[in-house]
Amino acid sequence: MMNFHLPSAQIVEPNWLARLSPEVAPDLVGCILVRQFSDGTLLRGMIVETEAYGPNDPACHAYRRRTQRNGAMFGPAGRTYVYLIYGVYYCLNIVTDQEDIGSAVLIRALQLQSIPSWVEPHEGAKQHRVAAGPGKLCKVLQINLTLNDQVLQPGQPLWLEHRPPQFIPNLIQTTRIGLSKGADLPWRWYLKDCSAVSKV
DNA sequence: TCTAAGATGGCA
DNA sequence: GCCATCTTAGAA
Repeated sequence: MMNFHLPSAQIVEPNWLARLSPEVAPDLVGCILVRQFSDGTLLRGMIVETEAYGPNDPACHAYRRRTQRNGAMFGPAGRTYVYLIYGVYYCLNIVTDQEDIGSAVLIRALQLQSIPSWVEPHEGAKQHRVAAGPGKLCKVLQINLTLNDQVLQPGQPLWLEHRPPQFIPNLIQTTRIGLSKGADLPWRWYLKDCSAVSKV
């Protein structure tokens, strides 16, 4: 009733994410990832590239069994799964499907709504690519292990907003990047002709 | 306990 | 094309 006339973002709810990861991954392209820092500052970016990981998928961190690292993947949909890769970078996933099913969608690239002040000016013309890659986007959004297994909802450090219904993304579906196992599955999606994807 | 490999990214 | 860097998981 109240505020019905105001433009309000449609928040992505856990139920919407409680589907098979290869169904959720393309639907997340075009959605907005919102980062709220401890001082209240907001940073928004459109998801332009995703990958799905799920059961019976040898590339999935949860493929063999539940471990301390991958525990969040077995939790309910709508939470985060953050892990450290190569001892250097963090990667952000959105947990999908039912509880006890180890599955998630890796967020591989964002197109930022604005460039935060802490991005070095020398990035210059490449500023549109500061979140073009799973490690890069975690760096610019200041995502680390403290954001692992966190609920995605407004007021938390991270949440998701639906893409506008009139925006129909032009999606390319192809194989995932950087894998030695499960490399044949076409479970990567990205926005066609988008300069902010990790790799064309 | 030991070790190979990794859902990366930057630089030559 | 090469490699820094270090955690993790699986093997022994």
